Amino acid sequence: MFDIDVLTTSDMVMALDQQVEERSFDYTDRAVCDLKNNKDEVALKKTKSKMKLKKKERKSLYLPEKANLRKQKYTKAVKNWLENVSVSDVGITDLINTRKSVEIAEKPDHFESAMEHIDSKKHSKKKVIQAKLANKDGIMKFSKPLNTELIENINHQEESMDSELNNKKMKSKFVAPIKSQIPVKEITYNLIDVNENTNDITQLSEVNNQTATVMLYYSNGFCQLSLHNTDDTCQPAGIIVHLADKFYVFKRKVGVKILKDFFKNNKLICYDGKDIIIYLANDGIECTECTNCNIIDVKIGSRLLDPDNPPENFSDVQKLLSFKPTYTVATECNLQKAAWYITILEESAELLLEALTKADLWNLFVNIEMKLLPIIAGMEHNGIKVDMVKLKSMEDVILNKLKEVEAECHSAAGKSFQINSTAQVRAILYDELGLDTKCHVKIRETVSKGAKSTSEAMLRSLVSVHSLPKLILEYRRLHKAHATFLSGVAQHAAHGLVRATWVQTAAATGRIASNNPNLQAIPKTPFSLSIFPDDAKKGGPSLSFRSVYVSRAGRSLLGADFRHVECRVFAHAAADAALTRALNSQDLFKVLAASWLNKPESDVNSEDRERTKRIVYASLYGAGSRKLMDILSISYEETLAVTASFNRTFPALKSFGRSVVSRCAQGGGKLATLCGRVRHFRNINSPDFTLRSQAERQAVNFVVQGSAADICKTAMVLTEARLRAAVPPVSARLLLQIHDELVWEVADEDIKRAAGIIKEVMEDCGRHCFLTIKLPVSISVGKNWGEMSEFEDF
DNA sequence: GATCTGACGCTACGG
DNA sequence: TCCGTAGCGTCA
Repeated sequence: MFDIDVLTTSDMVMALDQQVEERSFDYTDRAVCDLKNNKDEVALKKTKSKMKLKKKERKSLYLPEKANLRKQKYTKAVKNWLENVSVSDVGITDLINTRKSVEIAEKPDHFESAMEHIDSKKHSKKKVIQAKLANKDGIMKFSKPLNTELIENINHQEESMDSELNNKKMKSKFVAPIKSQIPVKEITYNLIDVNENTNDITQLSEVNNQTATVMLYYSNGFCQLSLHNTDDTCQPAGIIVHLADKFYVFKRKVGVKILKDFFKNNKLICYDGKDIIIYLANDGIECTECTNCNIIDVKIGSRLLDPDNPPENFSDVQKLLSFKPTYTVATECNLQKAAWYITILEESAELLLEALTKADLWNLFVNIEMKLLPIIAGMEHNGIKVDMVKLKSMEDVILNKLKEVEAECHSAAGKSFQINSTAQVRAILYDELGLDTKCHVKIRETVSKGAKSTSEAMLRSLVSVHSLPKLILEYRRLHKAHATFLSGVAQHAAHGLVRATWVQTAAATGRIASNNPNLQAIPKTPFSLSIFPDDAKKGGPSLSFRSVYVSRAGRSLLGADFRHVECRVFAHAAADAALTRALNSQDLFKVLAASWLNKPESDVNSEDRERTKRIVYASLYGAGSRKLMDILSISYEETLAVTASFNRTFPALKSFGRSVVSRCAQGGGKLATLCGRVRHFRNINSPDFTLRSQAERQAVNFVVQGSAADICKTAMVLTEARLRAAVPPVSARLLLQIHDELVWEVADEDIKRAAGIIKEVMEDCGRHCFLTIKLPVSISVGKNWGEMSEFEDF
């Protein structure tokens, strides 16, 4: 049985959102995006699409044809629906007018083009709709009209309360029948518009120890649950708090203090808590004030359940929890719709709590992830200061050099070609010059196409035969540096500040990731303008990309670094006595590098050390000899010798791997880290050797990397708590997390105390994660991130 | 014919 | 046939 319900366009979007999109169809509001063409937006869009790609990639691993089918089905459904709608009597012109006003309001610059766009299409009303609704990608192009006021609120008190709003006329409806699978209920939620004067507010500030739900709503009429990739086009317009049977609507900047108290004293359910905290932070509430809040974030919680297929939006969450709303509402008012969303959020939150408890994730969720939430929000809100002048000057240097190298490349090749194109490089190196045959080197093939690879390791092996490979490598390095670390970062800087997005549950292993820009991938070692020391004197000009990031006036950056965390976790988990002993030396990798390269420890430079590090970890996680050869760039025999010596020195490592795998296989593919983070390896018992051994390596890696991530997260939580509790107060703000390194910005006069607290807490935090091995931490201080010096003055 | 998109390849980071 | 992130560029 299907109900026929009567909906407006906006509701149609909403309804489709729930009913069609629920089946994983993905549409975006691109009408607004399409009108934009400034650089930032384009960049944003680009990354957005990449993120989407990622998601699709993941999905397509499991049901590619199914998703495709759904898409087709959807497109067909929309087309059929359009065939049956009589267009003559519906208010399409009104619709268009509404749309127009939106565009005018949002994009005055594009007014002309918007008008044109609409006029040209006015001739055929039906075609407009068809073109817009069922364009070739099946992407919905309408955005919801601006409608956030409480106008159409059927609530009578409201109307009498706000006479001004009452004067506004109800907009004509675009009425269309739609088949609904969910029964529609006639419900009107009790929305209360909170103004500073009403006594609702005093009522609210006295509430204690209750469970409430909070959600942001946006200027374009969406709320956090119905928002699909539109966050770059709109601003949060306010916040809705649901308590008992009432929905309190706080417009922007209204009742900030009340909200603060309310947040502190009650348990809060929300979908994306980070956004809410940042929203409040913009209105003047310090993120740190939220650290004691009792928050249940459904988004993060749901990602813990199955980190390998994280739900991307709320409908994914519903699917994961196998939750289906029992009814929907037919309403014009976005706030009413938002209220309905809040109710379903509450229901799914209950299911989520059950699921988390059942999966033994509750402690992890509450004690680590939820405590971390405000800290992450704080990092995102604070941002880090960038020295734009320095950045520009570095850019100039790199660009000059880049031009030089490009010219040299072209002359070496004898013709002009695109150096960034692997296909062209391949053609020139292997087909035209035939360097691989000259050199008798076997060139590895690329993973999916099986073409000859032009990766760094391959080019390095050709260096002796021709000058071109060297130049190409140099060009790539310079280009990458410029595109990613200079102009790439500059794109995201506003008012000399970079605010990266931190994603708490990005990695399946529990690590935090950063994007736009990715501050975790800024090179650590200074960038020398030439790779090969022979063609430039050593110690030639070099740039440190990290030195672009500076502290604000009167403050310094304070970095705290766990020393080889993963190694230590590994030693703990494998209970390898030899490794544990080796870790007691000052710097493990340096010692190993010295012994493998046969030179005194003092001669080991940072590059050697980094490479040794890679080798150690690679062999820990089961790298093959070929891969090791790539990293080391030494001969096969030497590689074998290294592996052999490694295995001889640390015998417990191999058996540890085996024990993890068997534990995983017995547990049905489930594994847990020290703090109980769970990941599911479906291929652990697969008959396919490739798949199985991959899963085995992942399993070993997860136990260690995931535990290390847990430790770092715990460290963040504990240090922040201690810093806040310090008397007299320490002025310190966390800015960056680079997996094992935390960077604060500390007032100059507080550095000594902050350093003391941080070192103490971090070295102690292994205890909280059931780690028996000790965790040394090194502290460094400096005015910019590139030039930090060891701090020992405790 | 310009523009967009997904797949690929490569390179940074971290361990 | 180390793991796991992000980001840039080319090409069909």
